[in-house]
Amino acid sequence: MARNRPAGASMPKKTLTANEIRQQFIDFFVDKYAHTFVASSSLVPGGDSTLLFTNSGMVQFKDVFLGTDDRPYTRAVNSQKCLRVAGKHNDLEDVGFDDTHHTFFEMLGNWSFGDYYKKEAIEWAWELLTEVWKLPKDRLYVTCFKDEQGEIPTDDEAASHWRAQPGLNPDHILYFGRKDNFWEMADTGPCGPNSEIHIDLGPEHGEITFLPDGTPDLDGPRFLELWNLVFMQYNRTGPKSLEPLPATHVDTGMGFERIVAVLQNQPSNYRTDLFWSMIEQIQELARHSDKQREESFTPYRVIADHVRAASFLIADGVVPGNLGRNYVARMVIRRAARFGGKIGLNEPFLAHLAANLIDMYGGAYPELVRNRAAILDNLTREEERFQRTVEGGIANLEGQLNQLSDSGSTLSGEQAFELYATFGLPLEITRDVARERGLDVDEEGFRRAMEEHRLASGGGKSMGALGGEDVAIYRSLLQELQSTGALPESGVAYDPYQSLTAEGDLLGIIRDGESVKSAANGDDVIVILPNTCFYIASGGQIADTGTIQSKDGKWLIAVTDVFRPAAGIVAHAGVVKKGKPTVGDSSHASVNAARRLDIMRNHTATHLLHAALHQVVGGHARQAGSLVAPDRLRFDFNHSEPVTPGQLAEIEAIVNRWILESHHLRIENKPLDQAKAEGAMALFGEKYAAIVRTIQIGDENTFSYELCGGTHVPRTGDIGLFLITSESSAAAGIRRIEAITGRETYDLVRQRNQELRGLSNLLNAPAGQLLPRVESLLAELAESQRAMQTLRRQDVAAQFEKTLASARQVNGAAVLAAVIPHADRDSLRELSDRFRQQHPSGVVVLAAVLDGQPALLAAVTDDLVKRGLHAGELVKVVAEPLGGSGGGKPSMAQAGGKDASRLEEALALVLPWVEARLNN
RNA sequence: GGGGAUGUAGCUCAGUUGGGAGAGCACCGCCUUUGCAAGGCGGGGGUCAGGGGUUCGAGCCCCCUCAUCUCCA
Repeated sequence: MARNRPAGASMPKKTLTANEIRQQFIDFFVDKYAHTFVASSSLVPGGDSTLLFTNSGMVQFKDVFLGTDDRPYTRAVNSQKCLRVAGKHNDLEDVGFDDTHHTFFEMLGNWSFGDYYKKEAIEWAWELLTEVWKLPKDRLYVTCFKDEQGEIPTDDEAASHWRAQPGLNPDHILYFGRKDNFWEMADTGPCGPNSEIHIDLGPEHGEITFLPDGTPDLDGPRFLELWNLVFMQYNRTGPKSLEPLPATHVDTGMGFERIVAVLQNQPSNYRTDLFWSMIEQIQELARHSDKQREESFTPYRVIADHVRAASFLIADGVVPGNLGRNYVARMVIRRAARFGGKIGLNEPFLAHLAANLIDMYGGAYPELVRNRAAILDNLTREEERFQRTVEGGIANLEGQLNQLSDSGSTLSGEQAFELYATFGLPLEITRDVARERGLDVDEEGFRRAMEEHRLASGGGKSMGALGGEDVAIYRSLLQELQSTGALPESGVAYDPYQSLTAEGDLLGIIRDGESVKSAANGDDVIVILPNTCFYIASGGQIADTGTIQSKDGKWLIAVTDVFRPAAGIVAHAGVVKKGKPTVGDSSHASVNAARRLDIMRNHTATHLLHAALHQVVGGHARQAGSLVAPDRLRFDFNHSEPVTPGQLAEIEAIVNRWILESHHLRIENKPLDQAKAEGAMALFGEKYAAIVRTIQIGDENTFSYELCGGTHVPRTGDIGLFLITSESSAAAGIRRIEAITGRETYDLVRQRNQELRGLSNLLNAPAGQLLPRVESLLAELAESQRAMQTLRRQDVAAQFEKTLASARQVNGAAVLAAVIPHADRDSLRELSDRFRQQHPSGVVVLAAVLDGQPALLAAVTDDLVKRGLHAGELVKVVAEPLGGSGGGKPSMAQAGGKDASRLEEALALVLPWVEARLNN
């Protein structure tokens, strides 16, 4: 809902800065109530393909609530970066027209994972708002859940805790139904009542309005929702069925920009110190007076909001592009640039604002500082790209307008939409350019075309559920195994690092989504072991394959994939190749060792490549994607132009030098903070635990230091030869290098050597001399082709001279039909030109045999064309007996056929054809 | 994931029912003029993005793939 709050609300207190407010929130829960501060996760949700962007504080904790992951803490506090520009929550088009909408925003939250519950959450929220921040108690309203359908119990528990808070007016405790006060993650899964805290902004925001039942309308302009406390206590298993959760959780969220505006007593989020220095900077760039600024405040809001969103996106590795998340980054930047145009900012200017923003936010979000160069560079480049796109679009538009000014005065909606959808020219710009010429644009038609396009593109297809459907079977299996003691509380022991074999009893078999006692030969199965040495696909490294067989050798399963469907469970997917595996059998698991060693070489080589890239192209070349397979490695990284062949050679040389130096890898587990402090490279979108695994390479001075859970060779010398096989573009601003190592490089080199030896034998030159030898051969070839061409021309010309004598005269026109044995298509054409030069009036048909097939060319002089002779018709008649066909222009036509033996017979048709047309 | 556009010489681009692959700039050589800009003549350089199909014949028509641009999700 749009809110434009007038200035002048007065709540006297000393003004806190936004950074202080954020820090006070965190400190309150950390220092006073023993919460663990958890850094904001990336805007790109790690391992969640159902979500384009992190859009709320709970995204990084979703797996904890679903029970598929656990954390070393039970109380957490955070300030989460959020973006709402796609999917169900899309605020992009609303931003700029009011004081509250943002694309990017921060969500403050405190969390309990099976720890404290309603009493504490309510007490602490009240304490923070009224004691620490001293908000006036009589202006606060709270809401509790009361089911309008009467199915779910009223949340009297929360209400009674609220009533116990000092200074809260009992009349300010209100009840609302499912839409406002019951929170659900998805159609099924954890859910529960929530309780919201609203503030009365005061009489200067109008009278309090009331709903039909007499309760104050908290959605009206008089009130602002500050904080939502969600109490997860049920698990929804169906539309009508709720079960109590074994452990209850608290999930709270407070919009940071709102609380800052309230505490700084500002009527607009954009007038807090979060934005104000940017607003002033825009004013300076636009050379506006204060009055002009206030008159066109919408562009100010759009630009400030979008620069902030774009900067945070780029810092999280989302550079502007034309697909998916990258496209969102582009739209946000282009929208900012477009609104800049409205206040006269036509040159790239966003980087200036971003520099200011980084100063403002860098303390709380150091990734902005680390990626400062990339942020500024990408913003400017995208603005320049947009300028080019607009220029191209306008050129196209003007072409269309030129045609239009004759016929009418309105550019059709289809045309305007085509300019937008195909050439990227925004409607507003189309409209402006058209208006300058006094022409209109059919905007209604534009919207219709847009809607058609939306439907044609499969619009309306939702993003899908938040997942967690088929985990039920694994969770119940896990619980069963834990309760019988077959598995410890910690679940399946996962250790792919020490050994390539493991022993243990078969604990479970899942076939067709059901837990079964045994399986038969040929079945696709998923099996659970008490411990495993199989690597689970992660960090780009693909999963291991191998075998699981019974100790007595009676059955065998070929494992094709390994995954973790829920915390504590490792699933081996495969096919039964022999016998009848049965739960309880003693088994022996064995990873395909040769394949795994290939993978390990490629993974270690990936780290070396990453480090070499930093040395050669620069520190901005951070990992943006990675694939570690047995036969190759693929590495995507941020870099905006192709890596030159020279740089590639240098990178390859550095990696191979490090391999030959055979450095030991130092693999250690240590606290995340320590690893980061030591300079370890962490990746975007990855969730890291408190203790991380680190890989360092470099005996004297470390040249590669990464957080990585993958498997590696003990020393770099084990990699063997490293060769880059390709360099290409993966997306706008992202380059991709593919490379091979070990056995693959040996195979490649061996093949190439064989080819070289073959060439060397063929060309009769030693390997080192092949290049000059081939060069001279090519030169010779070109020379002799030229000579041959000359000879053939002479030969052909000589034959033609002879045949010219056989030309007949028909009504004053020369007619020639002849075979020129060694001619090709080009020389036939040349000869027909010469015939026409010599005979101002005439018809010629020339034939040759090319690759055993007859080729014909017919030409007619212009005067005869005027008398109705058509070379195309003639050539068709002649080609007919040859089993072919042809055509062309009236003055010149070509044809081909299949049967060269009937050429004489075919050419004999020419004279009668001409006679028939010239004699009457 | 889907819709639209584009892909021709080193660069910018022409190429019109399917029948000579071209221009400008750049490059090389020679000539002229040399204050500079340049001018004249000649030359090299193309798997017409790749693959398949239709056709006597495809840069052009059809299908597939790839890349770039752009819009929708």
